[in-house]
Amino acid sequence: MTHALTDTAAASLGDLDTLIGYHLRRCSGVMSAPFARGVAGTGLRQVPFAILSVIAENPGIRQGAAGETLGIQRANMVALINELIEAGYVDRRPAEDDRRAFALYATTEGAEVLRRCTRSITEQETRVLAEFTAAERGTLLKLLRRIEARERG
Amino acid sequence: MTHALTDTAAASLGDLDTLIGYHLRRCSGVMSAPFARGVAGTGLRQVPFAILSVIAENPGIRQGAAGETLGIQRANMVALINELIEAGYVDRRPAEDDRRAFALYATTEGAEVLRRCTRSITEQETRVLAEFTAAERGTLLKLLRRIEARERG
DNA sequence: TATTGTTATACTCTATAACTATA
DNA sequence: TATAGTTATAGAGTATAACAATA
Repeated sequence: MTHALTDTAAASLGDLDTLIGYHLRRCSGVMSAPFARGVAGTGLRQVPFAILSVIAENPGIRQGAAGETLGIQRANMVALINELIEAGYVDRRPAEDDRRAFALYATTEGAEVLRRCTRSITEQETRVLAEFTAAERGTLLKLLRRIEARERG
Repeated sequence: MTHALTDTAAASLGDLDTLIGYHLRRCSGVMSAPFARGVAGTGLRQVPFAILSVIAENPGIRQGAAGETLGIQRANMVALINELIEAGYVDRRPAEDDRRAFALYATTEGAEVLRRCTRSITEQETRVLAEFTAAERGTLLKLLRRIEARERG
């Protein structure tokens, strides 16, 4: 046991520590734990959960529009939507004004699961970020939303 | 063309918009574009780049310690380190005091590529975040580092 | 011609279990 | 017995190209 100095201490990141993209990716990984605890037992994952939320909030939304809102490519939406339908969380009906398109709706069960999960995830996030004030969480959210608005950069 | 209302406007996110984990994941995706432009031509990707940075900053660091610093599992480090070695960016030497372990070093080329990429990525990030003041970027970095410190939550 | 959804496919990152050789 | 590195494998998310049906 001769490695006392570097035993538990994390090594230096170097200039990596100044890169916002690195920290965003890392933090995203950290926050996947409270998410997982929040949706435990539902079979939901991060992206399907996000899709369900958008569908519940925008009844009748087209598959492509839901994907655009979340930055998900059309090709990847297909399996994700099928999965939500098979789980009984989403309903798909032919769009009335465009026979190419589908209109999506959250089922009663989907809406209920979504509500429960959203509350639970929020609790878990608040627990992980217990040292953050509400104002700090608000500041963070605002900054992140501004980055998303820069999507085309 | 009857979908004038929802033509380019993003649909509402619902309560998803209040979840920090969602925004972190999304922002991470947004910032992968400036990263990709910054490392273009080097063959580096996000995780190998981060590993190279830690190795360059901590000459002789063990494979496991580098992984711990970045939250990368031992099992996943193997191929990543091999890749960096094959690219000529990293050197691996047997550790002197532990014949199980390897000591890692950035090569001259690795250090140069790292320096160039870091500068270039920083430029690209600054461009994407042009509407952010230096103070705002600093605030964001501080908040993100605090989340990382909560890794076990 | 352009758009909606689709299929096929590949890549990146992450996760777990079981193994080896050293400690 | 514990640790450093390894192998194998699977899951989750993202990316591109090409196609059918409809606009």
